[in-house]
Formats: sequence, C-alpha cells, structure tokens
Amino acid sequence: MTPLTWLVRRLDEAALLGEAERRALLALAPQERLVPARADIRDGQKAGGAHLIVHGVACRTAMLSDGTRRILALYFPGDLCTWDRGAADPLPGAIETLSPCIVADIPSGTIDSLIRSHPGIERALWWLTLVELGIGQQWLINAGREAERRIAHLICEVWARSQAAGRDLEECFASGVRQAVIADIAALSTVHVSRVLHALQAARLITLNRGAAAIPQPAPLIAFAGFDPGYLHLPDHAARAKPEHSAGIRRDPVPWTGSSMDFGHESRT
Amino acid sequence: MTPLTWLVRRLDEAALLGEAERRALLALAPQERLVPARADIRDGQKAGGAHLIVHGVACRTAMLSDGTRRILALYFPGDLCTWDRGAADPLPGAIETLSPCIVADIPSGTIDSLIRSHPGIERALWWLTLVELGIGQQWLINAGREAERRIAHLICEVWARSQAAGRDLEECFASGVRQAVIADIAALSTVHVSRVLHALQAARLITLNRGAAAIPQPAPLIAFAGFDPGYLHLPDHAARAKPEHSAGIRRDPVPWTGSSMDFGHESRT
DNA sequence: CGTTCCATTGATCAACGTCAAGCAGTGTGG
DNA sequence: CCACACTGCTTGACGTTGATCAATGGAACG
Repeated sequence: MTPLTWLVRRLDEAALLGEAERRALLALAPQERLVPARADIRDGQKAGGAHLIVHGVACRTAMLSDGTRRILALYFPGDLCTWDRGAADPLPGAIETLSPCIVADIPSGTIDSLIRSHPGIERALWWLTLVELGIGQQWLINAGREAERRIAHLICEVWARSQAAGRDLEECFASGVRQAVIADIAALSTVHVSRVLHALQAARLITLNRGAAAIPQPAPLIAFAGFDPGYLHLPDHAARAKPEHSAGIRRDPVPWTGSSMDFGHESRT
Repeated sequence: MTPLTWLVRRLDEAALLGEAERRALLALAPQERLVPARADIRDGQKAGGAHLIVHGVACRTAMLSDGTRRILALYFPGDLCTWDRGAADPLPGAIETLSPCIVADIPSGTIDSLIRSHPGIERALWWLTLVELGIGQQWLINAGREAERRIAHLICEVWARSQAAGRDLEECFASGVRQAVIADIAALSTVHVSRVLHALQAARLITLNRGAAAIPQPAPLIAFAGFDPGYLHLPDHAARAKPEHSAGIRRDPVPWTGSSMDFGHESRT
C-alpha cells in the first residue's frame, strides 16, 4: 500500500498500464508532507512536478477581483494535481487544501525519467488529464441546471469520489467541504446553499448533520441529480450505482413537493 | 501551408516541438472532407483517431433529457477535437459543426506511429488537452458571472480564437455562431442573449449587424469582460491585446450607463 | 408569395442574491 | 466555571436577474 495505490488502481481500470509500468509507479516513494487546511499546496515548493493527494481534499481555485472565489476542480486521495510540464503549464489558479492534507510531491525529473523508461505512463497521465477535462465538462453542464440539481449532483460526485478513495462522504463534508465550499463550486450564495440543502433534506434525498450532508439511500438522489458516474472513470470496486435509465426522454417535469424539483433523469448523448 | 499549419504554429508557440517533430507533423496529409452545418463530425467515421478543424467552427455538445442543448467547447481552425485514444476516450457528447466545416481526419494508427517515432509529439498533444482544460475552467469562471460579462467574455474569446485562425469575428458570428449558440454556451435563454447583446451595443462595447456581433474597438470590451487571452495560449502573431491591469484590486464597481455593468477588471490569482 | 429561420419586444413570474439579524458549537482566556 | 469572541449555519424580508410565454418582424429561400 504505497501512496500511489489508488492512482494505479484507477489507471488499471482504464487498462492503461502494463505490468512493468504498474511496478514502476508503485515503486515510487515520493516525499510526503502535511499541509494544513486552506493553504496552497504549491507554496514553498519549487516549480514543476506533480502533487499527489494522499489524504484530504484539495481544490483548484480562482480568485476574482471582486473578492469572490470560484472552485474549478476537486482533488481527492489518488488524484494528481498540477501538471507543470516544463514552462508550459497552461492552467492558472492556486491549488488549495480544503481539509488538512497529506501531499506527496513527485519532482519533475522523476516524472521525466519515468516516462522515458516507460512510455506508456505518459499516455496514462495524459488520460488523467482527459478525465479531469471530462469532469470539468460535467460541471459546465451542471452550471446550467437549477440549484437543487446542481448541488445534488455535486453531492453525488463527492460521494462517489470519496468512496473510491476509501473515504466516507460525511467525513468529507465534516472536514473541509463546508457549505461555503459548495457555494464556491456551484456559484451560489451560501444562503441559497443552505436553503437548497434543507430542501433536499425535506425531500428525503439527503440528511443533514450540523451542516454536513449524508445520503440515506443513494438511488433517489442519483435519479434526481441525473448522476451517471461514468464520467469519473473510477475503479470498478467503487460506488457504481447506475441510475435507472428511463425508456424515453422525459420532457414533462413531474411535480414534486410543491417545488420545481422533479425526478426526471438527464442523460448525455 | 498544410492543414496542420495553424496547429504547428500553436505548438511552436509553446516551444513544444523540435525541428524533426515539426517536419513530421507538417508532412501529414490527412484526408479532408466537407461536413455540412449542424452535423456530427464523427458520424460515419470509424471510431478512434483525431479530427482537425481546417475551416469553420465546431463544438462539443451535450444533450440534456429535457431537450436543452449545452455547448461545452468550441473548436476553431487549427484545433484538434476528440481524443479517442484506444478504448479509453473519457469524453462524452457529440462533436457538432456550427458552420459548414472542412475536417481533416487523422486515423488512430497515424497518431500512434507518429508518437512512436517522435515521442515529443505526445507531450505536445497532451499539452493541447491541458489548454482545452484551461479554457473549460475559464468557462466555469464565467458561468458564475452576470450575463453581460459572460457574453462579453465569450465574444472576446471567439474574437481572439478566430483571429488566431486567420479568420474574422463577424464572419464567424454570421456563419454559425448565432444567438442560440451563445445561449447554449452561456446557459441563457435566447431572449436574454438578445437583450444582453443590445445592452452591450448600447454601451458601445460591440456593434450588431443583423444579430452578428462586431467589435468597434477591442480595449473597452476586453476591460469590461476581464478578458486575458493568456489562457488560450495562442501564437504570438495573434490578437494579444492585454487588458490594462489596474494597480490594485478594484472592489467598488463603477456605475455605468444605468445598468449594473462596470469596467472592473477581474484577474485570476 | 408563402415558409422558415432568427432576432426582437413586452409582460409576467420564478430563482436566486443581498442585507441583516440571530443562533449553535467551539475554543480561549480569566 | 463563566464571559467572550469566532466561525459556520440558519432564517426572514426584499430586490434583481433572468426564464418563460406569446406575439411580431425581417431576411433568405424555394
């Protein structure tokens, strides 16, 4: 069980690793360090190299000039963040911890030599970028939906990803993913996040425990959010609850407890 | 001047190509074909391989079950779309043409052998994915801003990218990027898009010609939108108008023609 | 000369933000 | 043990943004 176990498991799932490459990755013993909550993972690090989240939750943030913070991506244990490949890192923003994190730093040189000796690893890392791109596109889709569904979908994603990392949703919400974080991801006000969470609880889709969400049964929430975990490309053993695909496309929203929510399932073409 | 000229120019900009790799790419003579507007680029193609936009504008779309369409990415001449690397393509959705397009198909095998003979090309293609990820994150940032700024920023992006492809903004809006497309990108109703465009015109930030936007002078629009073209990673010769960075962070919006718009510039950390 | 596709305009309403106050945990120092 | 501040959540009142519905108009095209 090295820090890279979860990462290798995900790459295995995609059938991207040969035996030699798997062993080369697992043989890595990167330097680990503890980063307190709300700190920049890259602070004080020399530029370049990747950072593997070993424990905790981190995110990529952009600070707007009016003081609002937007969260552009989440990173769970097993996720690699930052891809400073030489001078060409095209991504802006800081990598901030949401909860206290254990981070493993993989220097640029290590990656380079790894890729040189095992070219398949480059494709595997590239594939990770593609998965991150796909998650971002799902977030873009969510951005156009109502707040209830947006937050419900986010909770599903956090649930699936924390499960896949061997962690627990409530733990995740309790340590770091506060309501303000949900607000910065969903581009909503904290006030509205609070209201929506209570609406979801009233609909028996989630339960709240001092602000932290838990999922009593996954199925209704998944159906309501239209969550299909395929885009996360998590390993098989992880949560893989499939939403029931409705036979046809449902165009008429089903009235639901006096609000605009309905249980119509959205699928992507 | 091969179909890959624009692509190679962008990769050159990022100093990602050696001379041999540049020549290998330019030597490609992929099959080109004409795709009518509003068609799926991948229809009738065998799976795998990449598609290079040679002419026209395309996009990645997701169809939601309630019938709404969301546009998740735009592709201009010189952009590669779809990354079916074996069985592991993690991106959903269709690639649709917005205007009639000339598309060059690069088969999977060609890419494989290219990468095998010139390993640097894999890093270059990976970098393209990172740029696409960065653009998506900028769209996520935009999704949290008001409609005026969101659309203004989108116009700036389309302007910069069409210029970089040797094309022209008005031509781009006239042929394909109708208001309904803006609506599907910005997650707004077409009605509101129309209103916002007129508001921008009233503010002398754009001009409208039968629904198509043009930019009288770039500077005010760029400042209003908070557009910094760095995230597009376009070649040097392209539009590179830099917004005036205000000395400090401006927190007080400047009142502006009776609406909530202001010229405060947003920068990313 | 209809038809079709877009863009436009007005009226109405729901969703969500903002402001402001209050409240429950959780430390921290006296 | 009790103030005290502090952080995060909750609640209400109110205003704004943007969606929706419906009708109109203009250009392109057969």
